[in-house]
Amino acid sequence: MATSKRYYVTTPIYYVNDVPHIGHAYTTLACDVLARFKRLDGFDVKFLSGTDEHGQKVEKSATEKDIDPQTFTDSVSQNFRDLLGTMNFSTDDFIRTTEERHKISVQALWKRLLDAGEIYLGSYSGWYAVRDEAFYGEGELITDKDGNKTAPSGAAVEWVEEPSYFFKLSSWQDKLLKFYDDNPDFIAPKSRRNEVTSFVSGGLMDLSVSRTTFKWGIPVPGDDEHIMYVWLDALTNYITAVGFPETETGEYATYWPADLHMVGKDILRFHAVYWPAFLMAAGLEPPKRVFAHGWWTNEGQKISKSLGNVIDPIELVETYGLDQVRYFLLREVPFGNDGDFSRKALIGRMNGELANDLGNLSQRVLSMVNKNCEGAVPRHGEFSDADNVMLGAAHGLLNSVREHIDAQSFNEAIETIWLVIRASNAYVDAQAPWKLKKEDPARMETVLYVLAETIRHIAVMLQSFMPQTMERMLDQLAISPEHRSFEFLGSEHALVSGTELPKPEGVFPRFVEEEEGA
RNA sequence: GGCUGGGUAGCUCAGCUGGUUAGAGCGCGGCACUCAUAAUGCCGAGGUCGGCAGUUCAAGUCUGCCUCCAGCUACCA
Repeated sequence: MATSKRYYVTTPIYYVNDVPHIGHAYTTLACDVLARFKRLDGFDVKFLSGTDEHGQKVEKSATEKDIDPQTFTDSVSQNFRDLLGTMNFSTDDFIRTTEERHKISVQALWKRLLDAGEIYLGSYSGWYAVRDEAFYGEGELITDKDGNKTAPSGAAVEWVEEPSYFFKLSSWQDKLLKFYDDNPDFIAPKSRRNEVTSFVSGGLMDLSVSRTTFKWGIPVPGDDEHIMYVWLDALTNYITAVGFPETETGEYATYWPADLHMVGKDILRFHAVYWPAFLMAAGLEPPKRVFAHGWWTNEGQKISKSLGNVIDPIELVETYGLDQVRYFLLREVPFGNDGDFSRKALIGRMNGELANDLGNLSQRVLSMVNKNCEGAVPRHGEFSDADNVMLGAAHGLLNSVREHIDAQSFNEAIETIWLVIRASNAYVDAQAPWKLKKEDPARMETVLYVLAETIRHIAVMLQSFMPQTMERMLDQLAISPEHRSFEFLGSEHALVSGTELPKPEGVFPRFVEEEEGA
């Protein structure tokens, strides 16, 4: 009896051979905002992240360091856990594919697929480059002047064959297409959906799901020579974390199917094609939605290890501030598009929007309250038309922001909130409470009350994006922590006049560029 | 090559089923205000809406062609 007010969102499991970078932070940030928003909106949320720890490359890295793979992954997996703290991510669970629960889960899924006749033993063959440790497709190969085939890297290739289990992906083409058709929101953004459907329409080949060339992984039940291949292993984490193979009770019954798998565009296919095929073949429900976001460039340049321009999220947070970075990443670019990270743009957002628009709004209002209303929530009289327009805009935020959040349109959600912030600044100027102070103090209090109430709504709405600073802003309005969820929005739970307020302090300082030069 | 999406003010982008003077933010110029984090507000600056042709009383908004850009075109996690 799963309630409809539940929400299960996942990040991909991150490959431990990588060092955490801006991309990881970005993906998880998007999920974090969704998870926080849904919690504030009264949902029972499960927010999952984790690490993918199997495979040949991990095995090799461990061997090179002369330690066993488990010790190696224990160590590097921690880097990803640390990022959660750095970015203030509110994950409920962190899964590692080397955990026992996962091994049980993957093997159970395998058996289901085998019993359903979806897996068979065949042989995998292809052009293999020993030097690259990779297989290449016929079309990728280059024929050199002597007529020999080589890998794109120039490495020599040889035709190799090894026994392998296959998943009958080819038989799922029509069912997948029907599934996409029946669930038009399954793949987002729309452009990605086109790519996936055209890919599937082009025909599917069976998928090799085991290897015998390495050991670091989960063995195929009943055939230990075979290790399950990466994607079957990795994708299954999403159901492992909700207790699979137990499906009738517990978290699986509550949370599955997942509401959203957030992924980078590079791994969309695995999530939008293989994963629903695996699940449907095993008689399980596919997830509700997969969202493929874009990549960041750094000052206009592609990010790559070889260019040495990888962005370290920890460094960013130290330099610019946590919530500033969180805000920028989701504000700057329409979610789903690629975006460019630049210092100038970040500072522009920090100063123009956080410090000037929002921070200054809060500061100018609260300091007037502090100085002219005995440091307490002002009294208010009858609201004028202008007051009601202002309050109406604040009250209307939840519905419009929620709509954007449900579409993962983070930048539009933020833009919607910013319209109210700009309107608030305009309202301050139009009402000129500093004049009312002399002419009509009661009216001044009403104006300041309307503003304080508007700021309350703004801050509550922004909590999922900037949890720490909005906490401070709400503290300054003396709103108790248990009154910060969305059910307390609206006039029913409006600020109570006379409530004592702390002395206001700016929450978004302007960022002043250090002198460059000399 | 094929498929998909896109080329709108200096920059980043909105513009649903075609209809009065094409919009926002930033940047720029001017004015106002002084509560506030040298913050805020208001006004303005005229962009052949990639190009050509067509449909229509009427086209960024539909059709065709051309051009430029991006993504996808499977076993790399």
